[in-house]
Formats: sequence, C-alpha cells, structure tokens
Amino acid sequence: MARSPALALVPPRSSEPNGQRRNPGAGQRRGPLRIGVLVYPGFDLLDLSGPLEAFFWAEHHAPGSYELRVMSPSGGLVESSALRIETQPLVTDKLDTLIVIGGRVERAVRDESLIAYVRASSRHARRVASVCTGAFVLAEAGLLEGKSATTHWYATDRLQTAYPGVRVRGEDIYVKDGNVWSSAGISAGIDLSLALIEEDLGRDVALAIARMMVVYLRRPGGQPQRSLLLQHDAPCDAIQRVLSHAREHLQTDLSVERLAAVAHLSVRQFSRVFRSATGSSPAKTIERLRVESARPQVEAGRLTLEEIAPTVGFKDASQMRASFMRVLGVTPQALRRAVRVLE
DNA sequence: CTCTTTTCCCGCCACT
DNA sequence: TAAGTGGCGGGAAAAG
Repeated sequence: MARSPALALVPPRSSEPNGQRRNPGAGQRRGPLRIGVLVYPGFDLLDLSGPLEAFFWAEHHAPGSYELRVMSPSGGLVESSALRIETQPLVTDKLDTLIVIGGRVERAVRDESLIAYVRASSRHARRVASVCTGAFVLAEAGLLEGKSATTHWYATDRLQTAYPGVRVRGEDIYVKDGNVWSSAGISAGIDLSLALIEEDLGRDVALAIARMMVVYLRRPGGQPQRSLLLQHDAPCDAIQRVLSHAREHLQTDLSVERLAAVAHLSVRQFSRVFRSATGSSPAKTIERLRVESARPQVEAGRLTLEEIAPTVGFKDASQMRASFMRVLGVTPQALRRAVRVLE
C-alpha cells in the first residue's frame, strides 16, 4: 500500500509545503466560486448540512473563495426530512459547481423543469455533484450515462436497475468521473465536499477543514461504505454466523482456520464462500472489524493505545497502529490528536 | 532496516 | 454434466 504522509491529520502549520494549491479548473481566480446546492421537498437535512459546513470552513480558511447558494425549484421555504429551511430560486449564470442533495427523490426525478435545469446547468457549470440519492436526479438528467457513480448503499440496486447505462460503484464513498461527482449516503457528502475543496484550494486547506470537522480525509474511493459492525443482514447465513461470532469474540483467535471451523467448512471452501458473499477476504474483514471496534475508544481518549489494543484482539499497540494504517490510512495517534483539537 | 517464519489467499485440479 | 467441495502449491503479505 502506498504510505501517504499527506493523510496525516494535522497539517504542517507552515502553510507552504509542496502540493498543488491554486485551483486548476477555474484558471486565474476572479471572485468567489459559486456553489449551487440544490434541494427539493423531502430532501435529507444531513446531506445538506455536511457539505454546507465543509464549505463554510473552507470560506473561513480562505476568505473569498466560495459563495454558497442553497436553491430549490420554488425558492422560499422547503421542507426537509427534519425541518424547513429557506432557499433561493434557481440560477444558472456563473455557477461553478452544482451539488444535488439526496432525500426522497421520487417526485424530484419526475419534475420536468427541475431535471431540465440540472441538465442545462451541467453544460455551464465546471462540476456537477450529487450526495446520496441525489444521484438519481443526475441520472434522470442523463449526466451519468456511461459514467461511474455511487449512491447510498441502500439504493445502489435501484439506481442500477432504473438507469442501466450507469456504472454503479456501490463500494465507494465517492466517485469522480470527469466533471461529474457523486457520493454515498449522508456523511459521505462531507468526504465529497472535502474532495471538491481539495481540488480548488489544495490539500492543506482540505486537511485543516477535516481536522476542524473531526473527520479524516479518506482515500479517494475504495473505502467500503458499510460498517461491518452495523451490518447484520449479511447475504449468506453461514457467513452471518461467522461475523456474529467474530463480533462477540474479538479478543480471541480469529484466524482463517478458526473461522472456517465456526462455519463448518474447509478453509478453502470457507474463504471462497466468504469472498463471494462479502466481496472481501476473511482476514481483511477481521482486521476491519477490529479497527472499527477500536476506533471509538481511540477517539474517546480515555484509555491508552496499549490498553485498547488487546480489547479488540490486537496483540499490541504497534500491531493496532499497522492495521489502522492499512484500513484507514491514518494512525491511531493522529485520530486522537484530531479529536483533541476541539477541546 | 533486514532477514526469517508464519499466515493468507487464490488458481488449479480431483472427488463427490 | 453441473455444481459444490476440499486439498495442494506457491506468490504475497504480515508477523516475529
């Protein structure tokens, strides 16, 4: 794996190291980049607030870089999943980036004028993006035809069936294909926004924002969006039993041989079935499970890393550190430091 | 950091 | 024949 010093959570305070910083797409900057965020009745509030917060911090770090505009077809008050928010009418002129928020899109995709607007602004805007099920709007507008895209894991099948021309990448947090970006559910919108900001303002700014928001920059794509700890609906029964067993016996030996025994299968057959059911290998999955379990404790900062490691089955802190690097691309110490920043 | 040992994992093939 | 299974070998990666 590529070791990536740039993933360190705390950027060098000297604001000058290597790395491309000026935004490459907009040429010489004149005025703030206008970010149009598109919502509609029934949109998901968290899909909206994540990106807004990210761009808010970007503006804080680099004043004058962005101008945010939350828009809806009707303008005025629009009802979200949680509460009503004030929006502005749609505009197309000088729109740098259009971000379509997810939510209950059924009506939105049937709104001819809305779809037409998205299609039209995609011709003028430098970038178009979607959060969560906002991908359906982009797809309906034909922007995803022949392109790779992602959406909330719960909706990937529906997206694929409804729009066969889209190359749905259900495993990715966010996907960039040309100038069309899409992200997975809810909080993945933050990752998407950070990536957009990184493209505009450079890695250092994106890292600083990630630190303020207490998230970390994920490696582009490749990160499974479903948590193994939350996943209780595995496709195959035997595999589900093994995962439950693993969750409840994290501190014990979870070698492939052991797991195969739990599944009542030979090692060979077990790893074969496991891969086809989960898309990943047994050992890698166990490693992820342990990292996911340790992470909240690491961030809480109550126990030392040496104390945490054995509780989730790592031999010691250094092994835990190695696993964190492999799975998250970040060391436990870095995660812990990131949380402390706000205290 | 290098060297050695162990574990993982997947193609291949034989056996139900 | 088709589909599921399990052992073997060895390259790759992790652990020691």
